[in-house]
Amino acid sequence: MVKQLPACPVELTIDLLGNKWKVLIIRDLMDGTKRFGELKKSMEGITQKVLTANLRDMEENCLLTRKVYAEVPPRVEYTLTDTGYSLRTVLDSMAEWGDSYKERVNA
Amino acid sequence: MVKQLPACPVELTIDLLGNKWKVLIIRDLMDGTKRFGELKKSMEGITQKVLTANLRDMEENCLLTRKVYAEVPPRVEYTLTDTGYSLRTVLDSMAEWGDSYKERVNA
DNA sequence: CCGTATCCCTTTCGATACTG
DNA sequence: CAGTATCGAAAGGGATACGG
Repeated sequence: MVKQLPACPVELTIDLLGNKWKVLIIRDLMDGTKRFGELKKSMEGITQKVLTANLRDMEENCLLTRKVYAEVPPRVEYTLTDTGYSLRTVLDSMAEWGDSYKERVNA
Repeated sequence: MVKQLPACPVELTIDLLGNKWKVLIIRDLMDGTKRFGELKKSMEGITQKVLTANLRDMEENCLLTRKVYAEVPPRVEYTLTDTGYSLRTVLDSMAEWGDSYKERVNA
């Protein structure tokens, strides 16, 4: 989690995006609301514990919302907030740079 | 360091950018070549060990170059490669998002 | 189904001391 | 000046088991 907001904007962003899991979660949710199990299945190699922890962080940072349905078996859905969606430009530039990087190293 | 390039572009980028220090180093070097001591001084709170480790990583990932001058006292200069410079768009979008985020949470 | 709790391992990091 | 070496603390993450 981010305890205290850093003054520097880029530092703030990297703190909130934090690790690869958060980035992948954001990108996944760009397609729309997903259940916990869907997220877990789509993210190769993540454990429940780590997925839960990251989702909690992001909820606290207002990047997504968590909705629990009072059903049996339980259903929990995660949805990006507007703030979360607004990360699209950042993710897009990151994806674009990643592609160009791969071209460079393969050349 | 990044052992093996991930297939996913955004994951690749977040792996190479990794932590807040690397982002801050890149941004610092956007202004031009800097010496080790200059970098250290401009980055509040970083230790020599951590700064060195991050610089080595980034050198290995071809984001910057390291030039050692055969002088006493020694002088070592770090310069972004073209690949490193090309991260500008990513950093810009991150800075922009960070600013808008601060407005949201203050509101 | 969607978690939490526990254990343990690995990595990371700060602090400090030392060197060419 | 620009590191490296060492140590010990802390954090992060995997595996597994259990719970509402």
